[in-house]
Amino acid sequence: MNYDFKNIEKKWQEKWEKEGTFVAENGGDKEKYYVLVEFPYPSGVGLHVGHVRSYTALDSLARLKRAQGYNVLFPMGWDSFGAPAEQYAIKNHVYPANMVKDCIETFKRQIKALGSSFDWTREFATTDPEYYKWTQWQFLQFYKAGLAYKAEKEINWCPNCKTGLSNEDAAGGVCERCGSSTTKKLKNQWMLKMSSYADSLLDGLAETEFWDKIKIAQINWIGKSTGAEVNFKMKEVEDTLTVFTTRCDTLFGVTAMVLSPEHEFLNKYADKINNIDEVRAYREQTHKKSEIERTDMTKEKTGVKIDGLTAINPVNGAEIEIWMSDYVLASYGTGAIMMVPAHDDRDYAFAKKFDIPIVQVIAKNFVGSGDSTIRPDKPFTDRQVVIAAIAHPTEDKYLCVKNNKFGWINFVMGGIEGDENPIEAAKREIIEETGYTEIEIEREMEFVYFDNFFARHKDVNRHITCHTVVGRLKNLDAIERSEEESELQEVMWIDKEKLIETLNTNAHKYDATRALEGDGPLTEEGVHINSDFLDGLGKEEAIERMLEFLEEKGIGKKTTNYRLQDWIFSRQRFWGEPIPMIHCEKCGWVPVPEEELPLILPDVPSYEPTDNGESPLSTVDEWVNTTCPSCGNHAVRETDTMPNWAGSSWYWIRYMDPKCDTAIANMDAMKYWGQVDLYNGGMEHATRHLLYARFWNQVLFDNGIVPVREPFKKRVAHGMILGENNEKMSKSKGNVVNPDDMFETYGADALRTYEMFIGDYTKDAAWSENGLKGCKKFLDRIFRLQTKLNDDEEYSKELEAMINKTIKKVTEDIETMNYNTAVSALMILLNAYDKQEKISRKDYRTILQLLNPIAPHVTEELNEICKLGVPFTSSDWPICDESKIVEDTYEIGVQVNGKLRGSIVVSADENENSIKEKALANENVIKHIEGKEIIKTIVIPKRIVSIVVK
RNA sequence: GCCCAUGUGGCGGAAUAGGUAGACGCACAGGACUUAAAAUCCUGCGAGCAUUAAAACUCAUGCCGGUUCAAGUCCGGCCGUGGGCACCA
Repeated sequence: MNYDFKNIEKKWQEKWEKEGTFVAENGGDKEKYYVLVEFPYPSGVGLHVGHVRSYTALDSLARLKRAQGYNVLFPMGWDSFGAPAEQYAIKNHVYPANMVKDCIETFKRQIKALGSSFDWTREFATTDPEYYKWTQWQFLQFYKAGLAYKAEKEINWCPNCKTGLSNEDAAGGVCERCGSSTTKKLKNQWMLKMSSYADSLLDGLAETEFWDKIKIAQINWIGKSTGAEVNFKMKEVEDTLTVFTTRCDTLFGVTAMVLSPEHEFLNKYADKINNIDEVRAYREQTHKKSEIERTDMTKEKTGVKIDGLTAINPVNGAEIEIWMSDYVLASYGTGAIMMVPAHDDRDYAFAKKFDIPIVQVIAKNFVGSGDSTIRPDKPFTDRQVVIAAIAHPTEDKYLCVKNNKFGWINFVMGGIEGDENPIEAAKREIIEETGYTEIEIEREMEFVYFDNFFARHKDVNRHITCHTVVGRLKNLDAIERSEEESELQEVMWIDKEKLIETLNTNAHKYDATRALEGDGPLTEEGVHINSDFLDGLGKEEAIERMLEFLEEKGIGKKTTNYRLQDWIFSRQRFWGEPIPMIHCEKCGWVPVPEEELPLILPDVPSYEPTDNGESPLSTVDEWVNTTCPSCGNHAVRETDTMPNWAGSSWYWIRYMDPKCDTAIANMDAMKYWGQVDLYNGGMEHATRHLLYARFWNQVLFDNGIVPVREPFKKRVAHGMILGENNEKMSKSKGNVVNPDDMFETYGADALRTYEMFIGDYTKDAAWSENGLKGCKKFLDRIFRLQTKLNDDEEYSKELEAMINKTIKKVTEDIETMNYNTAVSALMILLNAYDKQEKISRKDYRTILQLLNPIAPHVTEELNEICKLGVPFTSSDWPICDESKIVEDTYEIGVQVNGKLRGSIVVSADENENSIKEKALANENVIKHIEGKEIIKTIVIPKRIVSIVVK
């Protein structure tokens, strides 16, 4: 006996629609609950099974909340501006509005077939003039608040789409829309001052309950970093070059300045630059490169020395050369950096390539421990020491000596005497300590380091400055060592692989690592050297001290920089909201008067992006030409349109009062609904849509337009539904599943149940039609349960505890979005029902009601045909009776020495001794404790008994 | 490179606070019903050892080590996969 899901589902959907079952009222006695799922882009391909997952999940929650007595707002609408409709228009030469209408119809039919409890009376599309009127109005409020401005800026440009992109849309140098590599282009663009909200967006996160990973993504995107601006005087001109640095403590190590190719000095002082042609050529070259090429970190550094300009280091008056390179970004900090090659990877690579001096200002500082811990009661001595990492002439081994008294194994080391250099000292020490004479020193390592320890053999504390040399023996020719030396230490060859573990101190291990891996910048922490008043200080202290110095001398100040930049708000596209601004020769930019909104998007002869980089709207003369609202003279309209993100930056507000024609929404309505309680959307929107929407809302709040600062209380993200082959569904891979086919074959309830059961809601999951079949089978079994009904109106005794447990589990699981275990709990309950001869009417009604949020149609139908009660849409949610789920006996395991050896049945009120006795009496447990001494017995009530024997 | 996830049977995945690992489902195998198939129902199902059968035993949550009476869960170190950011000074 299978059920006729097609007619049942249709019947209930029509009933809900006709009766307005899910229409939400603004106001009333009930507590409000606002559930929002991101509205879809209605594309031509129709609903994706991924939509089904999130819509069903939030629908289940909405249904549960209603049954729990909340006034639930669960709306749906359409984000219908954007690329696909425009592509369609370009291809077919038709105005996109009709196509959008068709797509919306398809989507709506499919979403309705899913049986979602959306309040359709609040539906709208972002392309509705009544809606975008208010999008435009809000833009004007941004403008009036000084938060929208037009500026000539280097922007991200997609050569394929022929439009500018925001930084968010061009992340990683790739166009979000088409995947082409973007370039930079100088263009006049409308910008929104999002950067001035950077701190506010950061702080606001604390008020939300977003998932940590979403918060982290936003924090990273905003990219706050604290440091200092430092002004370098110029030698040739009366000007200062300002740089941003997070490490002002390394100022004594600055050996060059690097300007970004776009830096203003290159134009400003063109006449002072002797190689200006070379400079310009480099800049040209940079501009031709795509963003990806330019930021490829594996490529070699390039750059040009600016001949004719020199900077003065403010801390020591040193003259510093100035370079330009594309590794310095114009868009971050001041577009110029101070170069500290000794302690920065990029600067190091640049300095090595162009032979720029390297000055070490930080040294690693090792401190001995254990036997070599500094002893305050002993004197301190300073020494210059050389350490020699010497390789075997033919094998992969290194020369070491073992101290016979203490057992230490180290490289050959010794003090540098008189005016010896480290290399001479190393040779002398090697001969003395090992007798080997044919020594070839290859190089001295770039950086020195400190080691501090108590030297037991000399009974003093030592602070040594270590110079490291690397070399190899030419052959094993050796002289006889002194008797004293032979007694003191033994010569050893240590395998390269064993070196690190064998060497005695961290300092020697550090030497070995450097000797083996080669030179590189020292980016780890240490203490300052060669830095005058900073010498001996650690990082934090030195930064603080330097900041004081800079501020005192007026040559720098503490500042903060953000990765987040202003929002590039112009698009040279057709299918978007026209930006309601007019340009007048005399008055400049003048807003379109508010009473003239909406500024309707006109039809154009061609929808294609133009080759000159202007919006297609610029070709409609009668629309472009207008009069200035301010002076009445001839003026022209802005022809750029808004980005796709504009319409989605306030849509949740409109749902609160979608028909309002005097404001974006009535204030009372906005106050009533307040924040969105739960907002669900894809992880891909965690940094873009979500950041834009929060920014937009904060601006509205600051201007008194909305009553809450943070629009969303909690943000969650669903995982993707992948194809059966575990890859993203796509036409080209042939793994797309069409929800319509699933409705047809298995029904909406089965599809809903399956997608809730498929796995962790927050993780990606691969589609499996067999899994769907299994869920259909589950619903069939639920349906067949009706044949077991008796006339009882109370729970069956045998099932009562389990039913109450399931009520608890399902309620909690839906509230916490653990849908898969909710379905599983219902399956377990069904299995229990099936083992019964008969079930009561209340048994049946409860399992149906618990399943109702997930499979609403079949459960309502069964409830009706079996006359079990009023529809679930007007019933209260069942409450778990805790007193019924207390079990009187339970089974627990018994472990012996941590291994499970048996299990015993105990009653709930049994005391510890009795449980212990039972455990010790267990046959198999006896086998394992026989003849052994029981050391202790641990009884954890309701969990386990653990016996330890010897 | 940095940040965030994540790693459990043939598969999707369970396992509230460290407490009987593998719930539930799929697939598979055997059986019942049937002329037969489908559907349905019953049984089994991590690996090994063993086997007449069962019990028992050993090993198992990416790898190595640690804490603990007890580790999928906690700590340290690796490895793999996925995602985000990335010449951000």
